[in-house]
Amino acid sequence: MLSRASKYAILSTLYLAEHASKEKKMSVKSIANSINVPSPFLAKLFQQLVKCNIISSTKGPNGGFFLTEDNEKKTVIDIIEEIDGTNKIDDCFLGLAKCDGNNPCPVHFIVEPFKKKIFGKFRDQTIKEFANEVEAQGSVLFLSGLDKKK
Amino acid sequence: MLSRASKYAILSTLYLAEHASKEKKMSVKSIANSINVPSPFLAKLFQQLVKCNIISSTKGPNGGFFLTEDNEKKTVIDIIEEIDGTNKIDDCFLGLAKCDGNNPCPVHFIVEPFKKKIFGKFRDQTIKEFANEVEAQGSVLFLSGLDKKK
DNA sequence: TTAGTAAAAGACCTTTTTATCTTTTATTAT
DNA sequence: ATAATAAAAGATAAAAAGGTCTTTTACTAA
Ligand code: FES
Ligand code: FES
Repeated sequence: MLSRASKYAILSTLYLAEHASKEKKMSVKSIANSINVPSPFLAKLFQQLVKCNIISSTKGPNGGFFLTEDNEKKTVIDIIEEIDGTNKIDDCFLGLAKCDGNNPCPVHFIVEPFKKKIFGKFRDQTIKEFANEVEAQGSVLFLSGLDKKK
Repeated sequence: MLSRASKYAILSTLYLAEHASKEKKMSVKSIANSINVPSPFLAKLFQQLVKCNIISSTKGPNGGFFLTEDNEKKTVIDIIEEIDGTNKIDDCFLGLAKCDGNNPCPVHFIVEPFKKKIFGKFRDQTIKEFANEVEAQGSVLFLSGLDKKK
């Protein structure tokens, strides 16, 4: 449903929203370590996110990544669409060309309400709002024990 | 969440359950055409499904694929686990090592009820029961090809 | 018994995804 | 200025997923 790349991007953008600021920029390495993601890969993803104005960066000493107020208004859907090129959340769970109640696959009526809910959340909440909620809930953002192989 | 391979396998096994029998075996080609899937690829998948006794086959004229009563008792989960090697339905939506209410990712409490529901269906219904339901509901079993309608 | 049929087996190929490495450019503190 | 720092850029590579092709084996009907 989501590529690893977009999962990395979502988690680390939320991480930035929670821990970085214009005054306290963060390096790829520190973020990559914090959420346990391969740092050269994350660096590539961040380049892309900077280019499309989802996150911001400055080079040099005390440089790093952070979010502007403008960045904070982006959504998780923006991240997914940028990184994956398309939003696969809306795809049919069993691979039909179109997820559609008029032409439902055998699990459509189980899948559809879930997709509506998660898509709604990803579209209607800004990164800032999302990050605030994450902080309040004490949700986990790091892939600490992620099995890279298995 | 599911690989294309397992989607193909699920749809075509349901198709077999609905349209084939010991008296009316079906060739890979006819099934591949019906659900619009690359036939050499489906052939490979079918080999695997035969080996682990999820579907059955005989060679030669009037040969082809079909389900025995034994086959009909298998579940969609059996197919997924055989083809994907693991059941990725249970994975965390955002990639955490473990989907777990004690260590929830930011969307865990939205995702979890859905996973419970779909996993339950795939585990507790036999292929036969599933296929009967599909038939009763008139659900669609074929892939992108049918988009030609419009 | 033989010709035709259809699956089994396995080698091979392509594309996409994931990941790493090296060089260059921008920034800043000294 | 310059040395240190950190991102940008881009080349490369490894792995996984998706897909094709050819040969062999088993079966059946004429
Ligand atoms: S048609 Fe398959 S999930 Fe909607
Ligand atoms: S922890 Fe992420 S979906 Fe359950």
